[in-house]
Amino acid sequence: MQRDGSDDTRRGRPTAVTRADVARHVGTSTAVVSYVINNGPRPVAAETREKVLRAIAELGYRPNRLAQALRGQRSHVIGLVLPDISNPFYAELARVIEAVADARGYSLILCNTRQDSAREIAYIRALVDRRVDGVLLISGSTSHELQALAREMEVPAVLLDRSVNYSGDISLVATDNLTGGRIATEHLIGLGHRRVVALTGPARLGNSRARGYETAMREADLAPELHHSAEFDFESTYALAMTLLSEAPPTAIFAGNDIAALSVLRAAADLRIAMPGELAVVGYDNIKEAAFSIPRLTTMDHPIDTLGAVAVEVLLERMDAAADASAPMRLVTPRLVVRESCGAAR
Amino acid sequence: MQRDGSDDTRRGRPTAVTRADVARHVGTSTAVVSYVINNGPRPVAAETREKVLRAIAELGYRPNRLAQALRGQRSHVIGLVLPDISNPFYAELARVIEAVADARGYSLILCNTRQDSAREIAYIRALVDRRVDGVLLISGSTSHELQALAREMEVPAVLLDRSVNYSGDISLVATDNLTGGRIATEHLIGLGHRRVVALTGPARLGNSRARGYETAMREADLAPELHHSAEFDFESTYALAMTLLSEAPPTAIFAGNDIAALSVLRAAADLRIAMPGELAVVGYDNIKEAAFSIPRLTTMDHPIDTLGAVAVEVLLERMDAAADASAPMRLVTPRLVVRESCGAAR
DNA sequence: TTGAAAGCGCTACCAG
DNA sequence: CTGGTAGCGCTTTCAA
Repeated sequence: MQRDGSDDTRRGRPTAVTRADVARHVGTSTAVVSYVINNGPRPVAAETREKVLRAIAELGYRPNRLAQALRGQRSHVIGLVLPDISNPFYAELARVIEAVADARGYSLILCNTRQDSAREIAYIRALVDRRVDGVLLISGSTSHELQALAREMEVPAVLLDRSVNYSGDISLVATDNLTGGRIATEHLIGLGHRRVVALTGPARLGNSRARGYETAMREADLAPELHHSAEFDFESTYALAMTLLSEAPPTAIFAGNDIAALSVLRAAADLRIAMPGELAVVGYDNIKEAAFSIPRLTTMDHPIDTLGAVAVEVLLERMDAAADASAPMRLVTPRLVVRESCGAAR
Repeated sequence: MQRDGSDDTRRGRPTAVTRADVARHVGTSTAVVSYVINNGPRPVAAETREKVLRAIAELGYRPNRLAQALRGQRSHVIGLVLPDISNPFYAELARVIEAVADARGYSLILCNTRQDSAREIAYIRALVDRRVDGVLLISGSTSHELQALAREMEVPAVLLDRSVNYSGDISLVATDNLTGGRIATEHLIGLGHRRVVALTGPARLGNSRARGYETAMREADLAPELHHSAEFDFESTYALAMTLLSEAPPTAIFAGNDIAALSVLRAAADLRIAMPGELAVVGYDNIKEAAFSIPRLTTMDHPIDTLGAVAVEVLLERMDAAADASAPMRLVTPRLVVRESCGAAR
């Protein structure tokens, strides 16, 4: 009888063929099968290798990744922790990260924190318990909370897209939001606007974009005026835009992200404020929708592909490096995309 | 010395505390520790239990989920396979699925197939090799290709949002797209439109929405007119909308999804076609953006929350059921959301 | 070049 | 009620 010691009547799953079956089939040891599969760590006679490969194909053997992970040092899984997968910017980022990870043979565990820093910690614990090889973290937390996170982080990690002032041993990959905020604001100022207000996200978040805005305003001897929405979603930003535009409409708005900018477009339409005639807006992120809105949005573009790819690369690097290696940090510069929402550039 | 037999100098990860450490600390066996953690399968004296719990807290012990999964029957991971996470509809679905799964103690492995059915199969293999407990599949494949998929599928699975005519043992949870397509079209016809064309996705996809459209048209003695875009994204649908609207503009368009509908809005604006005056559009999916576009989109709403939650529930049910249990199937009915893109309802 | 065997951390059975 | 222990499928060392 071929069916060996499966006295255990596991019903449900079809009884999987294991490495031992292959070994028996060939008449060799399980070790050799391992060597063949992993190309090492020891050489195998060409002939034996052939036989093993044939048996693998014949029996349809596929290694149990769980067992490999338990025994070996690598699970080939990385965790992706982000604030809100339904935000197109994060979704886009997730898309490229998943693609790069897949190309490198890694699976991705998706953790959607819903902007809750307690959940961030819980997720990171769970990921560590699952022995992920690394964590990609797009945090919604303050710098302070990040310290607590770093403490839970017992695996290599890369902090993505949040240029907080953090000096732990978590690597950082981000676009330079400070410069981005400044570029956007300078564009508006350069167009002749004097009263340009910033419509940004929850105050609790450290916000480099807003600081870039403030810098630009001060340098032009203009008074910064920051408005915070409760959340960074359509509902909140639309509500804020409505009150702002109906009470004391500025001539220009710097929106902290494109969702907010799109909300401003909507609010302006509701209030019969002509755009870009009476109101100029620049957004941030250059999500897909920004190129198809009415009017099309002028916005700051992150090279999302680069950002995601670099993040994965840096993470893989760190996973291979010694634990005490220094945490690299990469900033990539955003780029202004001029479309219609500010009127024609002069 | 507290630090026991870690002669193995694993650098990198901090040496994890295991169940054996806890047992030794308490002066009991590892089995008892297991019984405490899992509340079974055998009872433990209240006093012993206390001691164990204290030791666990003291040592900061946390079970290795990998080992649990290898040994036990459950990995508490489910795979989510979908065509495009950067499509807001899928992203939204992913959001609720992740939330429900998390609440039930399951992690989610994200697999983004980029509309490639070969990749679908590869992903499913990888998921099986990782011993996921189940798979949630939002397929971009034809019914035919699904047969091949089903063959790879050695774990419980639920097919989501694709009401293909498939009678395997994969459960199905979907909105009734046939009815949805009909409702949308009837709305347009009811508004007095005679030439209403459908702008839908790639022809390769079986498309119940389009069939619903055709049904409604025929019932009203109108000639159906289907246009397929190369892909179901902004670029493709916008290109199609531009040619359609500049060559032989109909008075009404049924768009196969909201991305396409948004593209139509954009194309109409570019062509100076007044909306909803000269052109009515109804979309499908009711993505967030649909409520904030200009004009706001009339569209078919799936109850995404329900859909996602039901899908997870059904999957969990199937995971607990015997392997030969029948595959349940649930259809939920979509709902027309009337906004501005068709003009005022009469 | 290969076989045998230890052991990753855990669960659950056999015996007390 | 609990200790001892086999074994999940795999990798890698020790010894031939």
